[in-house]
Amino acid sequence: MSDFLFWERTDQQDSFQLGGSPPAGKSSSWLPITWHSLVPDAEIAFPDLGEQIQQLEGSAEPDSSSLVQSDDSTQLWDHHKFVAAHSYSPQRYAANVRERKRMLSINSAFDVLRGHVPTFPYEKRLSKIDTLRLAIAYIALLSDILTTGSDPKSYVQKCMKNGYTGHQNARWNTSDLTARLSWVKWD
DNA sequence: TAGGCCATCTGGTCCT
DNA sequence: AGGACCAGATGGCCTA
Repeated sequence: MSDFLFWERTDQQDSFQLGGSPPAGKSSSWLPITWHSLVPDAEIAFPDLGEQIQQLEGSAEPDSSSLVQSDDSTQLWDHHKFVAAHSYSPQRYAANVRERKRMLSINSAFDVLRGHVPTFPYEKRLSKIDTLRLAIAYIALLSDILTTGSDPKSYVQKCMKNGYTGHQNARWNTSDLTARLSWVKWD
């Protein structure tokens, strides 16, 4: 293992350099980050680190908006910057991986839920909080339809006309929901 | 440029 | 003990 793995710029907050020597001609503004400074009890090795990240990235299908938009060398670079920025214990790293996967499963559940709430055809992707609020209002409205035995289509039309009063305390309580429902094909 | 939304990391707590 | 869950902090991206 080399003496140090990263160089950090002292004049630019977010810049690191991989390797055993500072970038040419810029030595005055670069400081070495030693492996020991990242992992105090240095005999820790992560032979499967790259593999684990690859597995996670492969299974994760991350949102494209969260990906680093850059070429391969920059992505590799960002990976090392990511590693450099955090002092690791294997347990902490494993916990982070589990947490990321857990959040991904929650997000996929949100995607499923988004597919079940009424939206305008041209509407952009609902946020998580709006998805929850709309789902709550939608369930309440469907419940009203069931308990009153109303015809769904005419019930929605009535709500569009008179306002939906069955559900209190909801941000999506009236026209927001019923306007979306007006796009639903009931037949 | 501020605010909203989001992903990620992290430490604490609870559960098995 | 280890994993699941949670909430706070942080930083990036996007939009009005």
